[in-house]
Amino acid sequence: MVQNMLDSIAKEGIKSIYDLEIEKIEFQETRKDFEGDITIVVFPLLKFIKGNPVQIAENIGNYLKEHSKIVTGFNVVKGFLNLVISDAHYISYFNAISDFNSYGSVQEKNGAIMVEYSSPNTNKPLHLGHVRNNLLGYSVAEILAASGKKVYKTQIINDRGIHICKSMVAWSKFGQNETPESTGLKGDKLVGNYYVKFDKEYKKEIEALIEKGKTEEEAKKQAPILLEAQEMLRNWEAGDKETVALWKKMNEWVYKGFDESYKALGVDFDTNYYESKTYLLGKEFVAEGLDKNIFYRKEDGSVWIDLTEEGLDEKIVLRADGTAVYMTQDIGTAIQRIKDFPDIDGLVYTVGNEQDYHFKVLFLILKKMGFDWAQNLHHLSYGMVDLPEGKMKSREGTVVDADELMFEMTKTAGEISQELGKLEGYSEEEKQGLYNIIGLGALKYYILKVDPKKRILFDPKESIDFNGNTGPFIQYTYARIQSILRKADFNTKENISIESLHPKEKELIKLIQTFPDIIQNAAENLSPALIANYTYELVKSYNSFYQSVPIFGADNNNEKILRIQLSYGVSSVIKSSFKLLGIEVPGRM
RNA sequence: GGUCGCGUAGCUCAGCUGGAUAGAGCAUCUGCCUUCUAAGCAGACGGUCACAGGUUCGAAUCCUGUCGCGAUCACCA
Repeated sequence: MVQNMLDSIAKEGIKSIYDLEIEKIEFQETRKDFEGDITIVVFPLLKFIKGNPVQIAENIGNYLKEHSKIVTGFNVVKGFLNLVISDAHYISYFNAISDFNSYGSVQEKNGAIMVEYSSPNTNKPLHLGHVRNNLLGYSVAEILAASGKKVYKTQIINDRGIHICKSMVAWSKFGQNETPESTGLKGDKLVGNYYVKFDKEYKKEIEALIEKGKTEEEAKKQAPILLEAQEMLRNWEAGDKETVALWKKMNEWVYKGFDESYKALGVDFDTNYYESKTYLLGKEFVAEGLDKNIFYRKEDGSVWIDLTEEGLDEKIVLRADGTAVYMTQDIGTAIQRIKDFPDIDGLVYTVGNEQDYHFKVLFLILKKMGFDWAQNLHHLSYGMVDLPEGKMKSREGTVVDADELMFEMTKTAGEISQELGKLEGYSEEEKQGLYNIIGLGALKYYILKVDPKKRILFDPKESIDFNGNTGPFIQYTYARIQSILRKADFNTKENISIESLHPKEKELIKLIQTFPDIIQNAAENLSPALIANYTYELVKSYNSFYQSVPIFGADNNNEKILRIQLSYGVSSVIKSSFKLLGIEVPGRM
């Protein structure tokens, strides 16, 4: 804002003083230790203007002070021209914000994009890794929407394959017709238990075979229970009625369980894709690509693409027997999605970084196939969530279960709240709702504040913090402001007639002013962490203001109104940015 | 081994599209609740930005190499 206003005037100034056209002037925020609000870095100009940087800075400073209404003073430190911007500018900026509820986000939509996330397997419950995936994907979808895109949220459900058959076999053999109803277990948990059960039996059988003299490799291939699972997969693919019925029944259990978890997490989808329906897709495009010589056929009949020129390998896109591989499917699904939603011009895939290579190849193939939307494909790649003991493994039951984790967080939030005892007048139900908001806020913020690229080491024994740079810290500030607003009985539209600002007030308006840019930046980088860190900065700044500046005890009424409105503005921005993170915000806590 | 990513305070992380004296939180220590919610505020302590070169007026940031950690290199998904 300020930068835009000064840019052209500064250029004019340089033109009039030095008779030079400068393309770019470098601005940055003035560091806290110096006086001023925005700084022009003079060093880069030395290439064009010969002379002493301090002198040049003085000249530009003087010109700006004379010709710009908003510059009231300046100082020069080395090659840094620190400009002081008038309080009036910030006041009028703040006054001009008409609706804080929508402030920062772009309303009119320009282009559409599809965001894929979650994409679970239907043989086991969601764990902490899925939680990171879901939170990231959901948040990025929200951020893209706020940045002015129409967004479709989707997932591809991995509902077929050998892993599902493993759960099905184990349930058939050992399940004794157990159901979620009969056991009281969530459907995904029940099915997951049989996945673990399968693995145990499988291992037992391998050992037995080895004792009988088989090598380990042979035993792994010949274990009867594995053969059963493989047969079941063949039956499924052949459309065997009984197998398909069992598959449907168990998947339904899982979906119901997932729905509960998604609801608890606060994420949702506009449309679902099922792998059982997409796994045959893509073959016709491979045929097309063969005609265009993008792909080539080996003697055995398998189809490949040669990406060695791009510095990658050769990659198979169709098996020798003509069946689809993972890549075939993804090619087909991408194209299908563009067909289903013709307005979208790009896709975002939220998938762990172990698939970096896969997506690099996929995007390259689609580009080679000549789709214009292939320019706009993004892999939102994120690091694994590891436990101190290493990787989480569903088969071995060493996972942090999503439902359990959410439950624990809510419980901890409840314990802390009760200790603090600030909730008199709240019903038990209201309290539970609040604990949930706080507990989930802590969990979501903990995960989202970290750069997606980095892996997270999660130690279940060290519980997630509720103090410092955390979700509850920010929620607390919001709740405090709500308390002020309840007492204040004010009008959000009333303009403020005041001449000067307290430094803390100015700081807050400056931060509010950057919010729209932060959203755009987060959208470009697909990074919720940028939103989280911004919110933290804002809240810290507000808390400092809150501590050092009286609101109801202000010197005069105008000051008081300003401070209340400023509080309202800050709380609205907190609410908006937390909404982008998928975190709720409480009225009290 | 090839490729990709990461390495910043005791711990968890910002900063990375080059700019001023590298910032937070946790932990440890010191103050602040008869003024708006102390899940808070103010302060102290804590750094060879993995290491070595290079580019630049200027490097945590860009380039090269080395080391460490992780991922990946399947007619699995």
